[in-house]
Amino acid sequence: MKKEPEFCQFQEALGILVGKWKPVILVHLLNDGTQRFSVLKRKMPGITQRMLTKQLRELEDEDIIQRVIYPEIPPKVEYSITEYGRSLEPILEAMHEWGSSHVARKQAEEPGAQEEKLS
Amino acid sequence: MKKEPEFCQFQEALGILVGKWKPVILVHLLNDGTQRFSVLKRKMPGITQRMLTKQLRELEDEDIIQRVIYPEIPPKVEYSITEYGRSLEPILEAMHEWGSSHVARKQAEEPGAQEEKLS
DNA sequence: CAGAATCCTGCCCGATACTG
DNA sequence: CAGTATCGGGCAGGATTCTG
Repeated sequence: MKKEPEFCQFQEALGILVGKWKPVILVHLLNDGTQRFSVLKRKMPGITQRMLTKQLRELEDEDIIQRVIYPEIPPKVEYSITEYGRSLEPILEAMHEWGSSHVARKQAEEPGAQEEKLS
Repeated sequence: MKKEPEFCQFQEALGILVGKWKPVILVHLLNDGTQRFSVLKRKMPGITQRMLTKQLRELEDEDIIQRVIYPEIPPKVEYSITEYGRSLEPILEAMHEWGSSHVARKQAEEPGAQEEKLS
């Protein structure tokens, strides 16, 4: 039932984070707390409803976020991080930190910077 | 040139780790040090040469791993983690830790285990 | 041994249009 | 407002074959 003894645990975490918008969604929910669908959408220029809905559903299925429906007209739905979802914070933080220095590093070499490495 | 101020940094890290075999490759190289192509392949049942080659190249392009060719017959190529690649360790560690408890959690609910949580 | 070159497939994601 | 339904392109990833 498990193929490799210890290694595929990574894929568990990756499988949840992978998705073009999932990390961004999580960060918004972590930073700004409970939010409506439309608010989230507005914070993510470029995303479509279909995508936002889909990614939210997948995160909900994994019990990372919670979805609360208010039976009103017009409809109102609010999303929030679950306790369990918060446990992802260390990963997100590590990724953000690494990503930042990675970007800095790329900028240091890209700009036609063939300034000899005499240092 | 940058779309969202702070958020897409995640994608930088994700973009490098994503790939069905990349995390596994990295862990093998981190744990066992420099290794030949064939050895790596043997440690990853199910992977094809094409895939292994491809993922290795992508990691190499990002300067995460290093490739050393020995001009012999038969050919010999060794792969190792770069200094820069090591900076990914915190992320991998965080993912592994989270993944493990995630698996444990899933096993706790799946096996028809409605044994009340009296613990 | 360590690959390169092809071919093929699924599904991720996007664009668009329609509902209660 | 917060979705569903449908269509389609592109690319990750697998199987297979050929090489120095």
